[in-house]
Amino acid sequence: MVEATIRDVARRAQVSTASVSRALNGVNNVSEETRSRVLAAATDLGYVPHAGARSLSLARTNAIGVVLPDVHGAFFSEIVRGMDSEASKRGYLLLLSNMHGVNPQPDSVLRAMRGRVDGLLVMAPHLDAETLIRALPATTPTVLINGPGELHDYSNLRLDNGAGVDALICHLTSLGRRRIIHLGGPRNNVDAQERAAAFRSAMERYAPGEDILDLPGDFTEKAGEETIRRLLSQGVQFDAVFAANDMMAIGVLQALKKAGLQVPADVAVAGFDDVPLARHLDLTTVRARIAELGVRAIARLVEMLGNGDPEPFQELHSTELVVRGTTDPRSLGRGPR
Amino acid sequence: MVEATIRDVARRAQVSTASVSRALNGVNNVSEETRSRVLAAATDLGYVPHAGARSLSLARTNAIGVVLPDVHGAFFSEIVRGMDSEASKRGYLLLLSNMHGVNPQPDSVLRAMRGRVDGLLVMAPHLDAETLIRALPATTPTVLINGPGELHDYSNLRLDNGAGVDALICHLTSLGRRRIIHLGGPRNNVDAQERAAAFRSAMERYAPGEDILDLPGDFTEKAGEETIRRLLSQGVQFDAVFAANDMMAIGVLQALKKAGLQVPADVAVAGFDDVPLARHLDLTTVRARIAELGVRAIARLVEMLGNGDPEPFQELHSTELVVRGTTDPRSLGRGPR
DNA sequence: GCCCAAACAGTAACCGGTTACATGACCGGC
DNA sequence: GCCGGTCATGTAACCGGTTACTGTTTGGGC
Repeated sequence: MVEATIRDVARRAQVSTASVSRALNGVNNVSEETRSRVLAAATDLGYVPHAGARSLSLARTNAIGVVLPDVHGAFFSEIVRGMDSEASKRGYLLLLSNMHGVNPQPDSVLRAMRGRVDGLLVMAPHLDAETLIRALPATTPTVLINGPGELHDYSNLRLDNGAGVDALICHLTSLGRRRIIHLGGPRNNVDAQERAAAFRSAMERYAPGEDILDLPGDFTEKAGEETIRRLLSQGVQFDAVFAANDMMAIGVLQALKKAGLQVPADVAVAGFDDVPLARHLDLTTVRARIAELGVRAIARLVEMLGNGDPEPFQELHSTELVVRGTTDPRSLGRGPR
Repeated sequence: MVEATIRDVARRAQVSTASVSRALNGVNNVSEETRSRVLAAATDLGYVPHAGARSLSLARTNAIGVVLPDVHGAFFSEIVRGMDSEASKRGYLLLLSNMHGVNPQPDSVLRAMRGRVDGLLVMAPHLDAETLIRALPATTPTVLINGPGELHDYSNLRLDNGAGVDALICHLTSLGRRRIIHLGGPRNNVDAQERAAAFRSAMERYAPGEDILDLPGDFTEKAGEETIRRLLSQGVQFDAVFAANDMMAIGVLQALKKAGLQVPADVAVAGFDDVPLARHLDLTTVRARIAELGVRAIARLVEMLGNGDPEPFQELHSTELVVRGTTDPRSLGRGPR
């Protein structure tokens, strides 16, 4: 058995396919009598329009392609959640693909989306501008998320890493912390780079003369834990740790706990992102409102799709400091909220 | 400017569209000379095949439709993560949609997928069998996740709620707990129903004669917190709480903490799912391996797509008890790991 | 009673690919 | 030198919709 097509409906209702199309889409002149005959035939046959064929002739798919790297756990989840909710609100489907695994070529996944989507949402913090330009289709409206800053021809939705880090370091130094360790993210990750740079300049502003303690990491919990364990065994002195994301900060907390150190009394700890976990672990962090980032990305892309030939835009997604117990003893024990 | 089509390539290479198609798909007999002319023309024009048109004539899309309810946070995220990773491994794209919000009609979202996907993954724990049958397309291969048990004509991947709950109650009673409160999920949720039923029969087995304390909930953290607060203020006695999911269990922990009660000394707490948070909060729970459930669902669906007309299957996804500090004092303080 | 416009319905082209079938060139065997 | 087969390529139909254009009917105004 195969699905009924518009021709089956037309035959059964004794009209042409053109009339069926008009009747079902309710646009043009169709007599009341024809319309009801068509509707009856359609329900009789359980007819469901073939979205693929429809979008081919309309040159419109009502789908948005989402390309993400294999971002670590919570981040990925949150942003997809935001996108999904906004997309379904606006009547779009999401075509999801990630840029890791079997697809080493960044363009192969983008090519696979040609003709299936009306627009593209691309998050590729690990790609440089040139690679990205080569891979991106020229004519599909595209919004980059945290794309390289120098791509002024593309719409770009970026996280305001600088402001958040600045506020955080200001907070730590105002609590008297001086030997602050920065645990960075992957070397080729744009956010990680910005956070590290912001860390350095904030340190110069708020704690001039102090050593810049900048260590490499990879955004995983494990990296956070092992780095701190190593530092402790080497006898390195520090009174605060700023991890470039929450997952690493959580690893840091565990290493400190195992070593018997008090947080925040001995060492203050802060992360970045404010993943759901952070609230429960009472972790000071910079809130990125990740789900909302996904919502904004969809919203702006859909607006672009509405316009004929929109200007590329640049939008900065603000961040905010969230002070909790791992840096501020006064909020310790207040517990999750 | 518009994207180049296969006809543009054909014109430039001075061949017919048929030859272009053959050359690019590398299947049939094409002379070496023609092939290279076609490839050159294609790269010159930056030609990318139109996936929509391709799938229309091939009757194959290489996409899988995923329909989910707006499951609470962590669960949704985990299952999508598993699906995404497996799908991209097998060369499929995921077309995502959820069943809440603007689409009250469960069939409208399924209809929107006709002709864009090769198969469907549907998770609808809140729908009854009849509604589901009416909404599901007859000819698209479909795998239900936690679908109603009575739908034997459909492939169904279900969570083994019973075994997990049984092991958990056995664990709690063996620790001497007797007045165990069950905090249930939404009334129309299949998993919630199964967990509640398993709770009752496990209580009869391991703690015969004890009261069955079964309270309603809705899978949210808030519900967990407020229910416990209310119970405490009413002076209800209990020495353990089994929440039907982890989020509620987390709410329970908070309420107990605020009330100054010791966990597990005064009250043992357990959840269900083993979301990432659970490990960090040292919460005893039943591991559902949610991401793996997503992986399995994709894997089985893709296998179905490979076969011509496969038998519907039933698969039970096993669960396992994970004992942590919120029930077992011996594992308390061992900390996350 | 005639003319013209409006309302409705059908024909067929088109969206961008794939592929069954037809065609023609070329080759080897007799 | 003719025949049959193989190989490369082109022609055109098809996938399942939409819609510009055309044709027919109907009705109102004069």
